[in-house]
Amino acid sequence: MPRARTTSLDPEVRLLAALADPTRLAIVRQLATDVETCACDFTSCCDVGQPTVSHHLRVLREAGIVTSERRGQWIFYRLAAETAERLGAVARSFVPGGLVTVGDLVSRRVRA
Amino acid sequence: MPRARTTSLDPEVRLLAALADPTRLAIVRQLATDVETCACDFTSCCDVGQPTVSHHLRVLREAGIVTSERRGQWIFYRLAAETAERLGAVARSFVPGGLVTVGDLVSRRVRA
DNA sequence: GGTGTCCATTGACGACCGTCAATATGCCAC
DNA sequence: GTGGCATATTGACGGTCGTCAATGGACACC
Repeated sequence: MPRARTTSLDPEVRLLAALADPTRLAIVRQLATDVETCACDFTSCCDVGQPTVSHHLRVLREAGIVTSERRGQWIFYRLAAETAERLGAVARSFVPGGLVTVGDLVSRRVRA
Repeated sequence: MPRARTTSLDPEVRLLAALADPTRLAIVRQLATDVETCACDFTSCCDVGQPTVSHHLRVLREAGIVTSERRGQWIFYRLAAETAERLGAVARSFVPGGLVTVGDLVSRRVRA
């Protein structure tokens, strides 16, 4: 029986797998910088064709990493608010004594 | 030109790709729980054969996620100390204002 | 040295994934 | 409605990855 990757039912694996691609990580980085980006602008930042961008945006959307909003002819993408927190939770689960509340990352941001 | 995944030179992509597999994440979770685990014990926890475990341990080792130490006949594995921090840094980079020091996760652990 | 145990490596197979060209769909302006 | 632009979908191709059976190598004990 040959493997199960993104086919995996584990939500953390799905999150990590969705991020573990150079093009998709570039998209996410772009969204972390500009908050909101039109789909048409990813083709230039990632150096891939339009169908490929569309494919990756779908993967990110289905993983709950980004959200999309149609505005007339264009579709704008944002990072989902919980994305950093979800990944941070995985990171914290790696440190045995890490009994930190899940809201820490965001609250820290506010305080910073 | 058909893609580049773990072949990617981006260290963050390599980190995420190494974690984005059910078997490897199970190994890491085991190490987060028991601190130190003999290689021979992963076959039971992950429900795969011994060569497969060995393969995944190599991937994790080359990604700097785990460290190994031979002790007589057995080889013991640990989570690398920086693993949680490295992943936490990726998480923080997703929140635009997240100007938090990289030591935060660990210091939080000590205080917790 | 011989034997048994633990672990790594090799080679092969099948599934999954990233990419693109071509096409379809949806929205707007005229 | 016709034309044009932005995005999604389809289908196909090639590469990568996870898995296993078989083998090899290292270590301990007799």
